[in-house]
Amino acid sequence: MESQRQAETGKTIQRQGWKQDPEGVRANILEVALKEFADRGLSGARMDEIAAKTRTSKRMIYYYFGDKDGLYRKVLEQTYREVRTGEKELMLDHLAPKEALRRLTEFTFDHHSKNPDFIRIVMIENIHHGEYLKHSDLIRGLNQEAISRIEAIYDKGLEQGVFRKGCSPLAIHWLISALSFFNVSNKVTFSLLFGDALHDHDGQLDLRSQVSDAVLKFVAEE
Amino acid sequence: MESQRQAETGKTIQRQGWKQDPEGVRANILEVALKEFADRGLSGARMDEIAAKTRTSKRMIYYYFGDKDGLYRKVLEQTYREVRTGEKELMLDHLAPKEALRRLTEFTFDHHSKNPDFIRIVMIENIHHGEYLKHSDLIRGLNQEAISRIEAIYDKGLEQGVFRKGCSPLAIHWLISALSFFNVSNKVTFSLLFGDALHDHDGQLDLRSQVSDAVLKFVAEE
DNA sequence: TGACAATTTAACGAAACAGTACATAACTGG
DNA sequence: CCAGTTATGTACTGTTTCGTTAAATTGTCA
Repeated sequence: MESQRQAETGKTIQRQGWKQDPEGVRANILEVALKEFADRGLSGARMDEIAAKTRTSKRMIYYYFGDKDGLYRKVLEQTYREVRTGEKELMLDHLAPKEALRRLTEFTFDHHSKNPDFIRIVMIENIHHGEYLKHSDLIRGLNQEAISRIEAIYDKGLEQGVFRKGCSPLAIHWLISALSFFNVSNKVTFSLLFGDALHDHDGQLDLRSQVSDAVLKFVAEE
Repeated sequence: MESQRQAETGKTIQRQGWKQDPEGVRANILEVALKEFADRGLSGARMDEIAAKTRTSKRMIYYYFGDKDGLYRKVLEQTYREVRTGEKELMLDHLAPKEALRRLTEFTFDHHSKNPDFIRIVMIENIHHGEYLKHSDLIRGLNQEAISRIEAIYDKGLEQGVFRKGCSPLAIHWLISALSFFNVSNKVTFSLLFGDALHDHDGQLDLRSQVSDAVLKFVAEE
């Protein structure tokens, strides 16, 4: 427990003792806290447990984050930020509208699937009535991008006559989110009640394509 | 605090002191506990708070339910049972397949919307990895009905050539559930991030019809 | 080199919380 | 109407858990 610091200083200087690394310590705490909150919920997570799993001590959590709520707040912001930045890689401009929408849907489906911790934090935030998200200015605005991206695709599809009139980009986004989100958030209970035909490996591949079918059929002309 | 019992005995006999009412007490505890768990989560709910809101005392909760987990377990079962029984009223057999499916979807959408406590309990159960649902035999089986109901509609639609081949009743159920569930479960965060255009009164009416459109278009032939 | 920032350790305090001991009142069957 | 059982209330206990204290140690930078 006290030797790991030695082992980890793979940097240039090898003095005895430890290296100051405030950002690293912060990041490490956030990472551990995210896992712990995601796993147990806000009220369920234990500060001592979080502390024990960091490379540092409980004292430092309070040093950097004040209290449990403060830590959770930062975890929430960090998680939203990471997930949203992960979404930007997508290049859809050069694709035909239908193809772009299918690509976006499948990407979102996979993305949510690969970030269960994010999903669970959002679930937890909903359980807590969005109390913490409410007081975080930072997060709003970042999300309008998602809508604009869809709007661009949708408008192009309208022009080309492949999408029907009367859909709102917001509703399309809602539809994609709902299906991608629910797939992760309710995996456990759904599998328990109805079997895991939709959630084993093949089932997920199939479900993903059905989800984008559903989205495409929803906006398609005729 | 000690006079309320007098005030509440509006029954036939007016003896001094209190009246025994084990079933009433149990039911009252469950009702209060459901609200409290739904509102605060399993770890977030406080036994003292639950006790204070019942017409009885903390002692009785432990007397009837053993411990906090036991109470939660009963709340979970009770909630599932109530919600499922509420779903049986629906008479779809005499309707045309498309109409039946639309009716079922809109019913589910409304039903979830009117039972946010149930939704929240399911969310909580998912947060806790389905630990309690896993150990409840009672609940499984009741839910196969939902699938059969859809299967009946779908098969009829296939015969009549109004539905396409290759859909599974399970997937259709998943689709309806996902949209109806997400609408309630993520109301808070979605509204915060994207505004409440979909969640005010008119928005919900519109969304409901869009949701059933999406479901119908998903299974429709052509 | 000296001041300040980062970090460790270990123990402690106080409040919140789940769960219990004990007494007693109401019912029920004989 | 009495004895045994069920139901209930009050007050309490022991533990968990958040958060703090205090003092020492090491790094950083001007």
